[in-house]
Amino acid sequence: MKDDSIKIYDVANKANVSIATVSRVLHGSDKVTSKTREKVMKVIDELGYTPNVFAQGLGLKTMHSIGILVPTISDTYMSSAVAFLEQRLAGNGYNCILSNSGFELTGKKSHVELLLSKRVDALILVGSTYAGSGNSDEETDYIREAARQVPIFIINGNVQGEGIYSSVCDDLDATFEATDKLIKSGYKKVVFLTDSHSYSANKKRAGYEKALKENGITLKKGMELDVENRIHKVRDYLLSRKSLNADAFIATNDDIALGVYKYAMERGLKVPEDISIVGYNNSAMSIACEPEMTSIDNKTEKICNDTVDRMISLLENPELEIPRKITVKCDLIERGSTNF
Amino acid sequence: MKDDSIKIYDVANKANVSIATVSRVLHGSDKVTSKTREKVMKVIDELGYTPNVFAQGLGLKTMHSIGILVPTISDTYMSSAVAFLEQRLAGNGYNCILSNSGFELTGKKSHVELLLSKRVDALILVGSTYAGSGNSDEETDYIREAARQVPIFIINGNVQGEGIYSSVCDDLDATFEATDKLIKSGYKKVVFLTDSHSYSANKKRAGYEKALKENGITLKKGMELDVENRIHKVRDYLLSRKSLNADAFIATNDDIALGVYKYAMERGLKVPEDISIVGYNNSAMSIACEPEMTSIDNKTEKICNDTVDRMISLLENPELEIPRKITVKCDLIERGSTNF
DNA sequence: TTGTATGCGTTATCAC
DNA sequence: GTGATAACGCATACAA
Repeated sequence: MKDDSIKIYDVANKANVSIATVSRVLHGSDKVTSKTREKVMKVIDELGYTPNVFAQGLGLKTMHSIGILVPTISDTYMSSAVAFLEQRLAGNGYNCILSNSGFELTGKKSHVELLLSKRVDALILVGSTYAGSGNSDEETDYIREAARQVPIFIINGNVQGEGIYSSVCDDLDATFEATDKLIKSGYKKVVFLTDSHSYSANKKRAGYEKALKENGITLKKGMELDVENRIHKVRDYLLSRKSLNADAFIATNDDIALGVYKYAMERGLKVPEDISIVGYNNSAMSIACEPEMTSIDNKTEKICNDTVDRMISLLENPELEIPRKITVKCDLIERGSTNF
Repeated sequence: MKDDSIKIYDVANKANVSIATVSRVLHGSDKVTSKTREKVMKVIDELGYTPNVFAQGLGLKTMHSIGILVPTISDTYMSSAVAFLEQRLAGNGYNCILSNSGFELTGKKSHVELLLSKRVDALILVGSTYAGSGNSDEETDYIREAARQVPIFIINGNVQGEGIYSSVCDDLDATFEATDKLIKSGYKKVVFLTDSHSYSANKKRAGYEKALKENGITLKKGMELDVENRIHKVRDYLLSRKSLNADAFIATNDDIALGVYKYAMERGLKVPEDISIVGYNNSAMSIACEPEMTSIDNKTEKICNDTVDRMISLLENPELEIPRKITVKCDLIERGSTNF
């Protein structure tokens, strides 16, 4: 509001030094007498001086801010990821500019542009939606384009390209193991439910199909279902299908799994006696129902922390190499919705 | 990374105009011939010029960014609020710097400082935790202090002071009505559950007590319970209590309500036949269980939109007065967990 | 309508 | 070690 802001000149004057010295003290330069350092520090404290970040940015070409892009923050997975990211970034002196891009390509493009125009030091894209389906490069060209300006880190997605760093979990293995476990436990028809054809959804599907194959089961129509990512939509969709007769479900997120749960309740099917359900993400939603939802934990915290750590390393020590892609192992969290 | 960045000078040169003209075009000044405007625009497009926001900020003293502070973004209420805020802010050309302060006063103070040091145009504090308990001014002095630098908007909380704007819902009325409805429906012992003594929690408590009083019920020990905001903690706490014999519960958020639900399941109590439960926030969690949770909708979207609108108005037309406090009416969303 | 010159608050490169 | 001073890239008052 008011412009009573104190400048580096004011500090310099009051401390009887030049602004250069103040600047040095501010940045912990070693060529300053501890005596003058203290003197300056004292004045800074007295005046409550805070450097003007715009001017700093102009000189340093950075404001130590990281752009974080999510399709929508109002999603338990995204919001928990952002929580982890922000905390670790703050611990390293970086702040985050958050933006919701939606799931459409045009939105993603424009929001990436927007964040770049803010001169962020790096970009973090949260969610496999940014990796596209993996079928066509067109879907991810905008990321490669952007990566020419700043390094880009993708949480839970993989995109090839210079300056693009990925963090994923082994969705294929995890889904394979869960499906395999269901089959080996005697379930006759395990249905796979997903709401997208993103990089990570495709991995999960592959894991599911691999488990079928290895157990000598042929994939038939109606075993892989595309649904909308809304609890009630999933429920209603399942209710509307004639001959489902499945005894187990594996879903690509917990909300979809809850839709199955709702379907079971509506049909009077007992969980897990009549049908078993496996969710994904091990989100807060997975413990809301009763019995609670068995879910695959995709290690958001670890992925986020590793991502930030690599990023900081890259930004502060560009000469050090950092891995282009890291993969973490998922955990199957068994709860009441399955009877393995 | 590389510093091949194009400057306003480059545009000016190529377009054979001065940088002043380019700047005018950039800001849609009306004192530019449509002819030169087009010429400049064309060059800007060709060169892919983007103004340096740091230099802009230095001159304009703003980067059009708003600081958003939440205790933690990994909470369905906060994350949905931030989603609404970010969207509307983006629509007005503002971006948000997000920060998680935690619930401790020291964290709140330091994060407010931090956001102010980023020279944000305004600050939005999300959640009644920032309003303190309303008992002592000390808890909120740091807000008044900060408000001397930039306007501060509080979502779901009220703090008095110059430059501080509040948006709240009528928690007292809503809780009163829900409690009253339970009592009038014949419930003998309605228990109130909360995890905090924040401004909004206190309003809810007051509404509860008002309903008791108006129905001639005296508040006894064990009718107002303090719990931790974790589903399982709430469940275990209730299970551990000897003589609860309550037949209805009203909780200050949906997670706590779900804890009650879990307690009921564990005890073999039927919802809503044996006990009724009312949650708060009408969050995604409220439709996860079965029967689904009746919940008080505190109109997050409306509050957020109104807040941003007032903020934009204040920032762009400071001469226009905006209300210091707005109150919106909650909705009781009736679902299966109650039997009114 | 357009151009020129100065200021914005730091950082960094020189001299001293 | 410390101090002048030139960038940094843009906005704008003032001239033209």
